[in-house]
Amino acid sequence: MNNQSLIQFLNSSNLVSEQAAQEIAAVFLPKEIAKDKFLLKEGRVCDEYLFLEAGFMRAFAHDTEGREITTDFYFGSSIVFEVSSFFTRTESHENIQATEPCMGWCISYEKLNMLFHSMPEFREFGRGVLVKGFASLKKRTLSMITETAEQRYEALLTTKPKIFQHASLKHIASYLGVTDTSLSRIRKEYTKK
Amino acid sequence: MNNQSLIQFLNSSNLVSEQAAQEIAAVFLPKEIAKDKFLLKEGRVCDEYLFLEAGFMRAFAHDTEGREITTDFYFGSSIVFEVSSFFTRTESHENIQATEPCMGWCISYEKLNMLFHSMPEFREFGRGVLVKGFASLKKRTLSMITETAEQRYEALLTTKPKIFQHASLKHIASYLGVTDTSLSRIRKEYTKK
DNA sequence: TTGCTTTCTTGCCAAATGACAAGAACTAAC
DNA sequence: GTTAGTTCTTGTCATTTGGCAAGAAAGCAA
Repeated sequence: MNNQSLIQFLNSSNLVSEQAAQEIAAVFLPKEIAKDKFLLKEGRVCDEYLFLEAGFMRAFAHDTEGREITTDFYFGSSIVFEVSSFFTRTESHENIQATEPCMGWCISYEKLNMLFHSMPEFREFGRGVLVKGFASLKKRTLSMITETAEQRYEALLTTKPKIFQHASLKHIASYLGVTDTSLSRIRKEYTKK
Repeated sequence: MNNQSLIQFLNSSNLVSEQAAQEIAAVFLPKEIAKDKFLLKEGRVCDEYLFLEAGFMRAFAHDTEGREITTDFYFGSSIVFEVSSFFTRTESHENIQATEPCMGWCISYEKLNMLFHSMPEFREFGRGVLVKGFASLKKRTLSMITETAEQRYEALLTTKPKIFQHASLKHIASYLGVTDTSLSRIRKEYTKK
C-alpha cells in the first residue's frame, strides 16, 4: 500500500515535517468503502478519523420530519469524521456515506490520541483540522442567514464546482437549505443570465 | 483577585484536577470590560481567550450590505474568543462586544500554547471547548435549514431564556436569521398561544 | 426492448418572510 | 420637562420559498 498522498497531505500543512509525516502516516490503516456503504451511521459512535484519498462522500442528518439534510460533501484530499461524536465518544446524529467508491486511510480514536500525545506536530495538525472545519461551518451558517438561496447556489457553483459533478441535485438542495423544487427553479433563473 | 470561579469551571469539566486547575488559573489575568467596549474588533487578530465570569457579551459580523448579524451571545461561566482568528493568527471578521459590564479572566495565544504543551489535562480541556463550540454551531446551522423562524424563536426562548433578559430584540432577530420586523410579528403570534 | 424507479422539472397556490414607512414606547441628555 | 435617539410594533405590499401533484427524463434491471 502506498500512503504517499497522506504523507504529502500531512506535510503540506506546514505543521508536520517530512520525517514526522512518515511516522504518523504509518499508523493509519488503508480503508476502502464501496459505493453506498457507510463510514458512519447515526446512533453509532464515530471511531474513524479518515483521510479520504479518492472518491466522494456525503454527510447527512435527519430533520424532525425524517427528511435527509445534507451537512457536508467530501472528496479528494480531506479529513472525514464527525467531530462531536468522535471526540466526545457519544452517539452520532449524522451519517457519512460513500456515494462513489472511496479509498483512504484511517485511524481510531485511541490511536489518534496516542499520536496527539507523543507528537506535538501532529497535535498542531489536528487542531488545524478542527479550526478549519469550524471556520467553514461558521461561514456556512452566516450564509444561511445573510444570503438568498440563489446567492448560496452561485457561491457553491463557483467555489466547489466538483460537488455538482458528483452529487445529486436533491442532495445539493438540502445542503443549500432549500427543497429540490426550489433549487430546480433557481437553476432555471440562474442559467438565463 | 479571586479566581475561584475559573478554577471551579476548569475543574467541573472533569478533565482537569483541582491541583492542575489552580496552576492553570494562575496564568490567567483578570480582565474587566466596560459596557459597550470591545473584546475584539474586526480586522484585528484575536489574542484573548477569555473566561467570562460575569456580564453579557455579543459577537457579530457584518453582511455584504453592512448590516450587523449577531453570531453569538455569551454570559456566565463561558469561554469567549473567536476560534478562527485566535488559532490561525489571522484578522477577525467578527466583533465581540460587552453589552453589559463584564468581568473575567484572560490568557494570550502564546501563554495558552505554553500551557497546552506543558499540561495535557489543559489540552484536553481546550479540545473540549472547541468540540462543544463545534457541536452547537452545527446544531444552529441545521436549525437554520430545518426549522421555521418561529420554531427557532421558541427553542431559544426555552433553552436560553437569559438571552431575552439581556439582549435587544434587534440583536436576537439577526441571531435567529430574521429581521426585527419579522421577529416582532412572530412574538405576537407566539404569545397568543 | 419493456417496465420500474429515481431524479429533475414545472404549474398552481399558500405560507413565510422581507422592504419600507409610520407611529408608539422607552431611554438618555440636557 | 423637552428633545433627540433608539427600539419595538404595525400596516401594506412584494418576493421568496414551500407543498403538492403531474409529467418528463434518465438510469437500471430483467
